[in-house]
Amino acid sequence: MSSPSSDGRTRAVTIVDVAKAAGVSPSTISRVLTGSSVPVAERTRLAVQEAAARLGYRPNANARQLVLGRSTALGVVTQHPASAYFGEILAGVDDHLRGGDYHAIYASGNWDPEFEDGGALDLLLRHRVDGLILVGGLASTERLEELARTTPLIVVARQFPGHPERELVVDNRKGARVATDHLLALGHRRIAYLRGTLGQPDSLERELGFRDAMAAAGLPVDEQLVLDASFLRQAGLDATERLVASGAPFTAIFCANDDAASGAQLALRRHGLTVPDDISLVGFDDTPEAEFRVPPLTTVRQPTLDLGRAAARGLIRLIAGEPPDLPIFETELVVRESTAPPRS
Amino acid sequence: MSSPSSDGRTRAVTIVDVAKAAGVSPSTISRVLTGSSVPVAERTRLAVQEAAARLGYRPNANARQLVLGRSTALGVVTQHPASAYFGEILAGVDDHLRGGDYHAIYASGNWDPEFEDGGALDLLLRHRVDGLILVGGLASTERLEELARTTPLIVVARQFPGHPERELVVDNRKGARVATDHLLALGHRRIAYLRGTLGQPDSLERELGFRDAMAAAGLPVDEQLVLDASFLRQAGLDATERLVASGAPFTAIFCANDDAASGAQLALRRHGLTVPDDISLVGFDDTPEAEFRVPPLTTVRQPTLDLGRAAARGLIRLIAGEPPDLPIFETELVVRESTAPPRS
DNA sequence: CTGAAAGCGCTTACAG
DNA sequence: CTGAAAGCGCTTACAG
Repeated sequence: MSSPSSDGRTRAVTIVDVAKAAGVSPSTISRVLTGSSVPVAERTRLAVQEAAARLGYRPNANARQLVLGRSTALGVVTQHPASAYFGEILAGVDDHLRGGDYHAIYASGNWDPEFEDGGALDLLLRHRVDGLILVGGLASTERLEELARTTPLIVVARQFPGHPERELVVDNRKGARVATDHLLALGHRRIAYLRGTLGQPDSLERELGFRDAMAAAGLPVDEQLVLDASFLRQAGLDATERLVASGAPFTAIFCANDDAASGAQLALRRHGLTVPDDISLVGFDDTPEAEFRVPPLTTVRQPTLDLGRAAARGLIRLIAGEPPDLPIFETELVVRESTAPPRS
Repeated sequence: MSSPSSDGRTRAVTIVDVAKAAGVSPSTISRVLTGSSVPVAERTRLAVQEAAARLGYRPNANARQLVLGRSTALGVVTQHPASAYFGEILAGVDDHLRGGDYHAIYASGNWDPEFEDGGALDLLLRHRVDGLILVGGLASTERLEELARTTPLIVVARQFPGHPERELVVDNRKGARVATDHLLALGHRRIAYLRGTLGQPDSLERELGFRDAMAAAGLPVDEQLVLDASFLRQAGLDATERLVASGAPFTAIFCANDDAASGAQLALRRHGLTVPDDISLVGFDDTPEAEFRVPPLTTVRQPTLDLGRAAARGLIRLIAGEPPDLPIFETELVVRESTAPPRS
């Protein structure tokens, strides 16, 4: 497998090792193993394959990048890979790549522009990834332009002004509007809204959708019922505590994402309020958890797995010099058991 | 930043580009940028830094691996990165690495031995990672031995017979025993157990812990109350459906993990059974979700974030030729609101 | 203090 | 059909 070296460990098998074992030159080893179109005698080919297998030879990917000028690696920058949302997107990317020529390398930006640029992107670019998928993040449009000049680039869940063909977004505004319409149709009038992270585009769009629906129904938005909850469970809980403490009446809460909704539900329980009997609850995303909440959560489904798959597919097309041809994804309201007509 | 090439894209800036811009040799560029101990004149140093910054130079990590024989990359193999458990471990690894010399590359084995070996490990080894962390997985002990011969290796959440110093495990058996004891102390006698993935070591250990506690209490285990649930939400739901359908009486369910517990809770609800009034429920892992279940789930906490951190730290020590010095992690019973004395 | 040279592990025209 | 040679982008003894 490998030859002993001074510190007891072993160095990796190289093409020269295989060449010696098979009694041919490194050139020939390379031709056989890369499936070159240059013909190789059948018995030579067999001898090479046997030697490579016996020694457990694995071509050094770094050396290949150098000579080929391509790494077959795609860089993916997410913000918080441990969250269900980003995790699903990564799973989608992986799924599309499975069995193909490319593989993904991940790096996390943690919603921190410093870290995203200096940490995640820098790492990926040093590795000379063949293309880049940015999921969310706070890089400026100028930075994106600059990146796109060197590296094929697709952005997911964020805008890339001037490059609609490289954007993979869902219509958050419409999704939020449909969700709010659902509550309205049930008869709710005093609907609270828990915002996502301030300044984050998805967050903004969803709030606009909520306001669209209220306006279309001729209802004023009571600003007392609009609170910040940063897309986090704990923040959803805290915001709901404030909401209840404020004494302002409400019969439903629409949350900017499912995580915040789970926090909201727990806060309601702390005050003896049950979903949906006392208060209706709607989330956004349809994380794997939503379906298994008790009661199952009514929410707006984002096709996260498909977003990941489509991003990978589009990026590979872009690398090949083709138009990325990104599909448009619709959100879908999934009505489950956390919504009902208001009590009174 | 980079020079134009035929296809409109641009090739990356090399050390030669910087050398020309600064009017010195590549050797000098390298010395300045790597912080070599060889002295460099102050004004030369400044000129180099200025040129490198102006051109946006990023050393090619692949070329460096080749010449240095080290990649500063650690390979991490998980099974299902989108799950909360693996996601948290990755977050822990990332957290420890932040700001240091190493970075992580992930690949997923998907609980599939073929894929784990041919896909994930092969990829990582081709990239010549400096070390390997395997989280879970189904690689044989012989395979691990073979890997460890070439590459520093730490395993998390699985055994490595003969190499206890490279194993990072929590005491699943004891954790499960303590959880069962908790139910016993509340007065439960007919306790159902939902197993994890068959053949998986954590799963086995937890079942043993359950049986230990029952035996110590002098209680027989009713095999009708032991069902398979593969660590998945849906499987937990299905198993609980079967349990209820069987008609066998029970007052509590202990689940091999939190995901299965959330499925179990939903199945109970479908039959009009409430947690904890009708049935007590205990999980395992303490995923971020557990605390925000309604009611909050009593569970056995595994310090997943710390596992990830410790694995990264241990691997770096191992690479440096030091003993990995892995800490021992204890599980901890977190009593929340899903458990109560049995009804009758 | 600085540059020319060699070499890391590969691939691929170029000869034969 | 096969091998020797050059080169990808770096780093580091070796000279000066």
